[in-house]
Amino acid sequence: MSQTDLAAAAQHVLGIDDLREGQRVAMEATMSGRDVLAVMPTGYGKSALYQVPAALLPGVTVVVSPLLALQRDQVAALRAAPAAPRADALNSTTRAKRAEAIWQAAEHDEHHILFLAPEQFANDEVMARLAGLDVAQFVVDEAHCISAWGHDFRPDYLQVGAAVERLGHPRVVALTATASPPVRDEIVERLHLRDPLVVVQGFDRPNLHLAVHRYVEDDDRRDGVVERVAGLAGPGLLYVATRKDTQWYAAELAERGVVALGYHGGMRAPERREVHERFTAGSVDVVVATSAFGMGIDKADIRFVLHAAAPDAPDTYYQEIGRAGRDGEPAEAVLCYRPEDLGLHRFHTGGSVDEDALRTVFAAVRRSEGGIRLTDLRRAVELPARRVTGIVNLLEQADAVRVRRSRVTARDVRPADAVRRAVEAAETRQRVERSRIEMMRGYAETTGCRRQFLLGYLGEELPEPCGNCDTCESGSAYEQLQRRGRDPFPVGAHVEHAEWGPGVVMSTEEDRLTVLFETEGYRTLALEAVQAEDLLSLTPA
DNA sequence: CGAGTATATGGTAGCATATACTCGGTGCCCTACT
Repeated sequence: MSQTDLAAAAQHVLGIDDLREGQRVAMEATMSGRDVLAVMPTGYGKSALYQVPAALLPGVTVVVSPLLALQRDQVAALRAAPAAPRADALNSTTRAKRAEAIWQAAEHDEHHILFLAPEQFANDEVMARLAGLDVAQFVVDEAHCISAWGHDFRPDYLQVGAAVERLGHPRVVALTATASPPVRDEIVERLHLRDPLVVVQGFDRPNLHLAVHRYVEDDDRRDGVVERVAGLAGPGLLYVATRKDTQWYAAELAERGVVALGYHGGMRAPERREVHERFTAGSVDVVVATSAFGMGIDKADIRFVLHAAAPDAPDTYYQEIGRAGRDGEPAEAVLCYRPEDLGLHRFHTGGSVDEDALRTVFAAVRRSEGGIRLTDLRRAVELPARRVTGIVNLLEQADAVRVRRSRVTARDVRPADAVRRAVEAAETRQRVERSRIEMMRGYAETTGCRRQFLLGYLGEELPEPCGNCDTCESGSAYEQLQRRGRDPFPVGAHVEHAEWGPGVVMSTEEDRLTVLFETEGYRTLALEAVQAEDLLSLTPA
């Protein structure tokens, strides 16, 4: 497929006048049958990556998308496009008659786009219908959810790769706006991508001004947050840690004449929709929200994103502040931080694994001849469906079971070993999650350039301090740079630690460096100790 | 892990301090009720 053909198709199908380089490269790979992982900022035009090929490749485009509201928006956008294929979303709210009509259309249309939540793949009937379709491409939107949600919150995300296999591995397109290198690796692994083309567009958003304010007492922080928000020009977002705080801050702001509305996952759908709509329409100054607010927000003129507490990881933080200043005009990203904020996230990473449940599930899989369907397994062990999926995920990571063609089969492993290895897998995961929390502390407490820290975390090196963050303005970013001198272990270097094994240097400061270890996650080491005790050695990439 | 609330203790009056307990974030799906 030539460049001009693709450009012409983009114009015809979606009315896009100019294809960007990253879009073109990714689409060409898709057209030639290659798997693609695209990491591109919101607003770059990620959706076109699958929508143009969907109109060119005969067959069905299956799109996995995390939120039903998001799916509805995308279907509406496609229906409004000049010549896009028919698009439908299929989920638990779809009535049987309508679902049948959609399946029929997907079977007979020359081109069709079908949106599904990952949970749909756990439904045998849906899988059977999908297997009967001619699937041209398999798209995973918001692909970072695999890593962020797959392990606990929505375990069906980790079974999407099995669905890809079940459908004969059509070309896969994975899309996300934010993914650090280890998250990219995890997406590639979990979706079973084969020699994918990985397209990463620059993350830097130079118009975002970055700042952190540190507090000792909670009351002072609360006062500080309210003062700052009241003093900033909206529209803006205030992210808080708990549902209760959405109400508290919204009330405090209202007292100061700020039109502020709370938003969290426990609110009723119509209320949530109303907040969303009023914010988009511009009749609200500030939305005070938990992490529930965000995906699918398409508002270019958000002037600030202020956090009243540190989120659980730099990944989350970058995603959330990235909603500000999409119009390219100056915008503020402010973090009001207390070290105690991180305790909540440590709690959320959970305690010990239920070994009894692991044993029960593994025993049930072992008893079955030639494997057992996930549906039947859920029925057999009398545990909540989601727990069973989570446990199967762990056993799969422990190489104790395998999932093929919707069936779970036991490998030749002693039950005690299966349980032990699954517990180890869970503990490794927990260590990595906790190390991400520590990286959030690293961002909040660094005296170096904040943007260099964040971009470095996301795998993009910024050679000079940015000049548009608080540490650059105070001069500490430059002081640190001068004192540091030549790095014995530069950012990006592959290293080996005596105890923790192989890793990659993520960031360096004057007296310490942070390394991402494969099994330990992020660890910060004192440079003095590293050199005195010869803890690290450089290894070839 | 940490904040907030409820109950217990200590020493003889209400009140300060100690200890115990609870709760905290993201969304699918499906079932049982109105």
